[in-house]
Amino acid sequence: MNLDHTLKSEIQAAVAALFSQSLEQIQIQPTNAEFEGSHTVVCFPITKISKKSPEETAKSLGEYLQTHSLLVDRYNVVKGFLNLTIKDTVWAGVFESIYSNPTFDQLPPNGKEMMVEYSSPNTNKPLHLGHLRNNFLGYSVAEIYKANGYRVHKVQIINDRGIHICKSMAAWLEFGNGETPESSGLKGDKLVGKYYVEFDTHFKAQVKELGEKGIDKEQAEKQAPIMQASVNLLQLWEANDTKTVTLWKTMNGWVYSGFDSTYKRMGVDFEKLYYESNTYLLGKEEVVRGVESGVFFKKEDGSVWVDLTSDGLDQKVLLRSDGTSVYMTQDIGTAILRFRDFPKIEGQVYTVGNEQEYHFKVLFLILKKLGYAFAEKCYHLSYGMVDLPSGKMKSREGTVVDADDLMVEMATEAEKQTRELGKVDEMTENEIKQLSEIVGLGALKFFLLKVDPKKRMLFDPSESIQLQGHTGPFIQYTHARIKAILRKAGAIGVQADAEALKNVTQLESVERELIFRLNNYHTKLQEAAREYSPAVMSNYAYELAKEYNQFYQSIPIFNEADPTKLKFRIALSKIVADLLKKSMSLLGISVPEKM
RNA sequence: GGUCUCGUAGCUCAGCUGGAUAGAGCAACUGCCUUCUAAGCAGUAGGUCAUUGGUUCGAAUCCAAUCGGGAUCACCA
Repeated sequence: MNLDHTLKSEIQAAVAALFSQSLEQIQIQPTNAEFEGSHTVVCFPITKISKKSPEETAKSLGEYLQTHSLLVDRYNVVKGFLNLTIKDTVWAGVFESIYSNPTFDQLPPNGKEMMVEYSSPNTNKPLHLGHLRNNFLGYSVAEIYKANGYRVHKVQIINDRGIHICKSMAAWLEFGNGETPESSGLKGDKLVGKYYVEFDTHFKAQVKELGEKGIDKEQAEKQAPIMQASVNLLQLWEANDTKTVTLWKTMNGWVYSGFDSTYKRMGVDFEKLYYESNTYLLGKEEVVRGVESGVFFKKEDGSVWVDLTSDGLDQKVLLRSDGTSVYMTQDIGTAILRFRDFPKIEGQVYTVGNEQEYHFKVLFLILKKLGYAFAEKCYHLSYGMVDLPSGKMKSREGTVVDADDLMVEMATEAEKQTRELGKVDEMTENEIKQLSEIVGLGALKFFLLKVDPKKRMLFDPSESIQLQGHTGPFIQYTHARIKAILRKAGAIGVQADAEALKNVTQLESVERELIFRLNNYHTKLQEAAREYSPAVMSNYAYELAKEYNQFYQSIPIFNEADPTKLKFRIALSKIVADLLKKSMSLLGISVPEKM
């Protein structure tokens, strides 16, 4: 039974019967905690057809429902608000149907497919805090869509070619002395990142030196020897020079193996990887076709442009005058390739920071102009930057928070707190390590996902490492706590069963609230998908855990003499644990059995 | 300058498809472990929802302007 739908149609029927006019829009909201009841009908809009004051309207409606409704037990009226109290037997019925549904935690398959792109780093430096937000977000949105019944393809585009890679290569050739991850003991991405920094240092010094010789800055930047070496490598790469391509493959390989271990620790995965080096040629062909069909135009110098001024945007370059491709070119190719590979997808989500909003606006417009209907199915999941208390993260100023380091720190802090709390007495060293990893990573993921993705957020290290309050570990703890209860119930032979639930006639208010919250799960799941917002699920999990803890503290479960009530409370605990686990898994967070 | 975006408690954030006295967490202060895990619970204190105007029976929520922060407008990615 769907409580909310049934209640709504009952109210509609009541309105029709009382005021001899039907009303489509009935505004129902959760009742404020200070009043009795769970559902509140806002009666102001109904006064238009009732021709009575809001109070009188509410009162007559409440009176009618009390006698005619199968759901409503009592009512009270505060100003124009009709607060309804649902019968406990109805709540018990709602819970029984949740309990008896083994797949309540997700919606049935809807036969639709969806693609989510996330991560998509450059291959010249290691992943940092910003990538963490990106990865956790993309992964979570994909999981949320899965739970909504979609088949989801997780992909990423790897920006494996271009001048940025060549900078690391040039620096390595000049200063590397053949250093490898094996010889240096450095993770592959860290090693390549080191040479990217190396490039920058020498580049700056060379520019300065040239500047002192009276060469202006723009010229100096072009003439700097290390920059010329990089440009030279890019040209060799494009000409398919064997030596250069081999080096490129080797250094990218180092980066990929470094990324792989970081992804593994983060707990994210991908179904298919796209490489820019494979898609940019398709993009170029497409641009050439666009020129032929008149969608784009060519300037005298040979560069190709699209004119978006009639759409309120600017002109945008698509091919340089030397014929090489730009960022936009490869994105056109990638999009086309993806819809070829997965023709059934109904949506393509790009998890990319909000500084690229303009880029995606342009990209989608171009695809539309090229006649691709799938342009309508593309969505830029634009998220805000992560700031540090010291301000913006800047790699050049060394204020970047490294992803690997941060994950280690979180686990270390979790371990420290676990030991301080004296939780380790019955655990092996190995179990302590595992738990610390789950808790530390849970804290980090929850911290990054509880904020509305669209908003810029502040990452305060001391706060992110908090394990109390509005945090992941709070929810993990609640789950572990319930598991302890279920273990005890099993040990003393108490078994929850659906049959017993049918005999429940009376509930405590905390129990009603818990059922209300459980009943709300599907709505939240849909909202999270519609808004592309893991924050919806993280807030849901938090509120559910908070409410369970209130229940836990106010009702000692095993003191209950009535076997029906005891079984009900065990069943309720079990379902809460299951949904906490599922909600957290949608955020990519695991929950421990003990902590 | 154009466009977009954000501004809610000391701090970090919910709430925004208009509804009741604006909610959490952290930090501060009080209580609660001989009873299921105190990473918990109960409580105190903390607000001109940036400002001004408009729409409305009703505005943190919608509209406009102003102030303040940020992003973006490259033959960079």
